[in-house]
Amino acid sequence: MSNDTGAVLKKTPLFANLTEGELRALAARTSRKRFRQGEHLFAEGDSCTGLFLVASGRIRIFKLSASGREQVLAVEGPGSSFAELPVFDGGNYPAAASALEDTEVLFISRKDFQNFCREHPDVGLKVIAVVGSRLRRLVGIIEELSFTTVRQRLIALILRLAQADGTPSNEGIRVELTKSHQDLAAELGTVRELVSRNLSRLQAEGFLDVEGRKIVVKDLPGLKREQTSTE
Amino acid sequence: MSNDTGAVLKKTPLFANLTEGELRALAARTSRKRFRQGEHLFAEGDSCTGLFLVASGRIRIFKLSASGREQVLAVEGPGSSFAELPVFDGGNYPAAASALEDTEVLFISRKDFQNFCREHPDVGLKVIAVVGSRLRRLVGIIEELSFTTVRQRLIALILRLAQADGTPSNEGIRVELTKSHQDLAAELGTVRELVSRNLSRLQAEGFLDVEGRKIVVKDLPGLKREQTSTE
DNA sequence: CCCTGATAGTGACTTTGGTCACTGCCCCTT
DNA sequence: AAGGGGCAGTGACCAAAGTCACTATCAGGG
Repeated sequence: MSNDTGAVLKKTPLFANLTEGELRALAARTSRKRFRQGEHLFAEGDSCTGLFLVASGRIRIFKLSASGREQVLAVEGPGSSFAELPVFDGGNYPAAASALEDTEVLFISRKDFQNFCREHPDVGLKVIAVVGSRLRRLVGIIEELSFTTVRQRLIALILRLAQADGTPSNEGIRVELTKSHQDLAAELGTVRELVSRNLSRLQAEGFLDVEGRKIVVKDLPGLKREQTSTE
Repeated sequence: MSNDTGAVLKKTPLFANLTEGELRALAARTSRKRFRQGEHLFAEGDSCTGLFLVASGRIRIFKLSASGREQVLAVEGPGSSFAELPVFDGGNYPAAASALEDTEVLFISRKDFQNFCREHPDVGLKVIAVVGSRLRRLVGIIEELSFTTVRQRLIALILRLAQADGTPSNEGIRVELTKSHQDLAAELGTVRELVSRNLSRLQAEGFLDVEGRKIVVKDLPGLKREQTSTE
């Protein structure tokens, strides 16, 4: 059990190069929590109680608008940490978090984490690195929202998926969507209907075959061309 | 001269609580550069050579799209630092920077700054704080782009200006736009024409009086209502 | 086996955003 | 005084985004 916790800690970039002893010390100050799919970890504006690490499953960090629309800022899988920032600057959470699947997380209270950082200065540097990559991703989101259409964002997402976990077949590259259209829409910064429509259209244009949540990319180079054309 | 440099350093949050001696040491490793209005400090993707501090003037950090549109990420005035991140993670600049006015900046090379951070660990913590507030601002931009219309963003901007440096008059609150419509459009993530049109429309609706770059907010509460309605 | 709730597809429509082309204005330079 | 460059306003379009309402499908539970 505690072993398991140690393994998770070791896998997170933040604590990658600590000694066994240090990991054990940290593990002792760690608690575990489970969340069911769709369950809520915290809401935007909640005061920050500590740092989270994903042990298994996936967590969605998102903004919620007054009218109920969501905009995903990040999806964190096993080994990722999140909410590092409010832990440091003492502010509230700038966004909400919910479980995309049944998920297990580790939790370290603000105080414990801050103390740990004081004792291990290089962890502080790691925090900067992690926050830095997060910042780059946010800039990427801004770029997409500001410069591209829903269609282009959807294509970009499919291409990313195809790259990451697509399996080649005789028809093309098979990709599995692991979320509902609703969830995809939240990632793309749009609404369900547009995801549905754009998928249909891409199919009609011959780039894809869509069958439920399975997609076969039939014309990868064509898609790549579409992504950048007439921007 | 060097005195002046010290004063600027003292004013930047990053180095706020250093001793006189430390400031002098840092000032010695600092160089000054001047940029004319519209001049270019660096482009997106340039490799990062060091940290910038604004001494006077204003710097615009922005993304540039393939089609030539710009999206402003931040405007930094005197006392602000920027490009902290690539200095740390060694990556390239994620965005471009240009001078909004004639501007003087201080420059510290990557190596010098990293060494300085190693000698002064609390500067590292400051970096986290600065990067943190930057991250919060980026999240705010994403929220605006994803959830609001150009009209609402424009209203929000005017309200911010009115708050920050509006002067009351008998007609209403006087606000001065310090930039062209083009620049405003880049901040709002849209194009010149929409800024122009929306300003006219707000005037026609009686919320504002526009006269060149001077705006008189006639109906502040009304504007505030408009900002949130029918989101 | 039926009911229910979540998910997806789609037509019709409205609003918003963006493009293009052109005009007018002001200021600076020559 | 004339010309030119940058900036602003606007009409006419067109395309993209979003809304609403409805239907279909499917999985699981009672």
